[in-house]
Amino acid sequence: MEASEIYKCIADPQRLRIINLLEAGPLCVCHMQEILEVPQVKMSKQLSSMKQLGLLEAHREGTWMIYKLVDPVEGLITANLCYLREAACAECNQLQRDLTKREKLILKVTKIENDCPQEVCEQIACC
Amino acid sequence: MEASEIYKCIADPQRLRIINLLEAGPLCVCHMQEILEVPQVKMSKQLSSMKQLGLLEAHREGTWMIYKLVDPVEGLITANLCYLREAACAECNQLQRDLTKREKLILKVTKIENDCPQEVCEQIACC
DNA sequence: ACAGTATATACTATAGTTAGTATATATTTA
DNA sequence: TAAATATATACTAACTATAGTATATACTGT
Repeated sequence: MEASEIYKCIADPQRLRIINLLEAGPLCVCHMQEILEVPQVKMSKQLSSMKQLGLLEAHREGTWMIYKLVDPVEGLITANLCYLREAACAECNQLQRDLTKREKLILKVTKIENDCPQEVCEQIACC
Repeated sequence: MEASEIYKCIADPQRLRIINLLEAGPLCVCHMQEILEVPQVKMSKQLSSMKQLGLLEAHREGTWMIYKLVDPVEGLITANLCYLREAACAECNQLQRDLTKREKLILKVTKIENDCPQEVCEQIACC
């Protein structure tokens, strides 16, 4: 995979937000949807295109699809996220807020039985 | 300027090559054209769109237009070039070769009287 | 088997991007 | 002022990407 494909992907703010979330740990579609406040179709299409590109992997857990980030151009995504999470542009702030929202959502769903995929729960060692 | 605009720009391999060259120092259009082996229209259009975006600045010196890189999202471009110049993908190798080609071209044109804009020459303190 | 939840796909309309050809402008030199 | 060089712009055709609506699939629990 070439660097330009990574850049093309993160050139879309929405996709960048997805990458940012998944870099923090795997998530299922509906939770990403809830954090990003985006229609289901859009989310699903973006995820599937990123998966086809080789940026994401997915597996099923019941009715949930759990997506996680792979790192095909080693370190390039991480390096950029690392930069953006510290930086001060509007998009950067959004990424920071998304991570906070993610924390809160995970805490919430892990409290309700069967409202959270195993793999997501494990991230905060709760179920 | 937002990060995604930078990414959209460098998502095009050709534009990335331009950025890579200009990061090493200002250049005129015809020399970039010679290094990248690209038709004049294409080069000119890409440069003008990047200039309009705020990524490049230009000034005239005789018939030459000298372009240089500005760094609107501080450090983001540099950080990525820094990564890419060390990395091993096909595009990355290209960037490395372009830099070598640039060195050679500058050495060549600075030897011939009036074949090199002042600002370019000064980079290697020759004229 | 049926209803409910989560996710994916097909299809279409529309918008945005890129490449090419021709032409225009700006500057220098003769 | 005309020719030469360097660069930019207008216009068009072709391609690519995106969003929306509707529909399909996969799985779970009853």
